[in-house]
Amino acid sequence: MPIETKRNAGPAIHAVHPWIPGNPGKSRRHQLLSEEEQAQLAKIASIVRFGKGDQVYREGDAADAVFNIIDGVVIAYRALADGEHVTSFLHPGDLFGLSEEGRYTNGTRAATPVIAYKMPLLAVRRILKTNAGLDVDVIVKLCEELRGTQRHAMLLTQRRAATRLAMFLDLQEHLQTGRGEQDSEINLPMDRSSIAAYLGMTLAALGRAFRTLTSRKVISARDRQHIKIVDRDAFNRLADTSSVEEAKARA
Amino acid sequence: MPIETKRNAGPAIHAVHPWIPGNPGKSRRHQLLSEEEQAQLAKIASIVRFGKGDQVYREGDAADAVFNIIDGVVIAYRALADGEHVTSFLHPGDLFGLSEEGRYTNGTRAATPVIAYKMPLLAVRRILKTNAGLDVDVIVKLCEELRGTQRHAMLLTQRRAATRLAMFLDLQEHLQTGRGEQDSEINLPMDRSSIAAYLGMTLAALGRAFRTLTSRKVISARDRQHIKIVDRDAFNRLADTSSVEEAKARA
DNA sequence: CGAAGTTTTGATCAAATTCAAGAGTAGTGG
DNA sequence: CCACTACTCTTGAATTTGATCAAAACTTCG
Repeated sequence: MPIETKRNAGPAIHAVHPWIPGNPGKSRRHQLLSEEEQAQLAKIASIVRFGKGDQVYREGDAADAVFNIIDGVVIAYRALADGEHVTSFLHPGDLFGLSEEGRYTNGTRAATPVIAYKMPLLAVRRILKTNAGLDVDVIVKLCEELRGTQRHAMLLTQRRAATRLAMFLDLQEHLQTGRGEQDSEINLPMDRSSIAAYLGMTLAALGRAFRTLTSRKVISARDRQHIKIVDRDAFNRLADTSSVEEAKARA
Repeated sequence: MPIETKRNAGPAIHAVHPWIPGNPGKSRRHQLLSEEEQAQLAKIASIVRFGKGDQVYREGDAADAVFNIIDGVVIAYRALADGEHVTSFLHPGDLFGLSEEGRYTNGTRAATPVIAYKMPLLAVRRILKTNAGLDVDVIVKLCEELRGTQRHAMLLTQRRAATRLAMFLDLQEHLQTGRGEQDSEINLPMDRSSIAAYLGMTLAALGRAFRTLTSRKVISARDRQHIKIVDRDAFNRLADTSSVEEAKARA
């Protein structure tokens, strides 16, 4: 269920502010842009729609626009010789097409029906120059993206497929609660092969991992898209990425 | 052999500019800061030295300073329950301690003797507010860091140890040429266990990967730190991360 | 020179990949 | 609305590859 707040107010960048230390774990994402900034961006933004599976742009295309998701999920990927590698799943409030002027360094396609703002890059840059506060917001968003990518790399170092899957589900759950969706189920709008490509494993291994977690009664699946964590302790034992330092702090 | 240009001019941020499309692959890193910016930062910076293996800061420490490497290599890592995970190797011209105000989210230690600028965070932020051009430089640097982390994630999806190692060596070589070092050998200033932690494999597996590449005459090692690529074709076949799109473009 | 630490090598074991086939889903048109 | 088809997903058996445990070679440094 998408959040519909200020749908027509203009682009909205959602992120956890990294410079204001909050109680760890309880960090809530919020809108970074001021109303004026939103209004300014709204002037140059147009709303675009994509059907499930549609390409937003291809890797290597001339990068002439930035996108900001209103609703839906977008998959960022690179097509390599050994198959497709998914770099991230983008959600409402996310910005993409930004960090790669000149040419897009990865492709993007809609995992679900998507509604997004499309902003011409030149116009965005002009506004960035004028508006001093905006680039701070961009920095904040980049930091969040960076943390996400580091987390992804961390996940990929795990050997066991069940662990990777648990870490992925944990990540999705955190993203959901961060977005304010108080749902007891984890939503997986993307298809299995995209998840497998993100987790760096085969479709077969992912299927087995789901089966393992389900048969061990760690999770239960209402259908392919809706997962519930049944045994939270067992789940945390698998997914726990907390550092030694954090573990000490808890003790 | 460190680059000694403007050693006393003040902090220097080196990066490939992502907004100016150049001939791909030939991208050269350059200094982002203007002379005034350097001078301003120099006023608040102090020079610090670390011996090999010294901690620069620990994960969880209060983040009160930003560092800019003049010479040497720094290892950024997280200590997890299942061992140490190396997130990146930082080189001269790199900035670190930045994206994590409040508390440092990872630890850092010197892989080699290190000379660096240390800048109090508060002072840096004050300068950032005054100087509009600076935060653009920070954005550029963050984009570079992001690309590096994505590349790391890509590397980690590879299953074969020899492939991961080849991709790592390829990366190191590119970084070296980007820095302007026209050396036919690849330099590996960090120790084996850090490389293994970065590649997400055991020391044993890394050793075997080196042996495999050496015995297949793909690489040769003068000593543990100096590697030469003997069979470039075989090497590229292993390390090639180019996308399908790029491959098409070449053909 | 010796001792502690680091790196390489070896044998066994566990887990994911591959290849292949079988179930389940969704979308289309009669 | 059902049946057909194409596609996605799950499951199974054999193979490959790295992890693990353990010991030997090599370095570094006092």
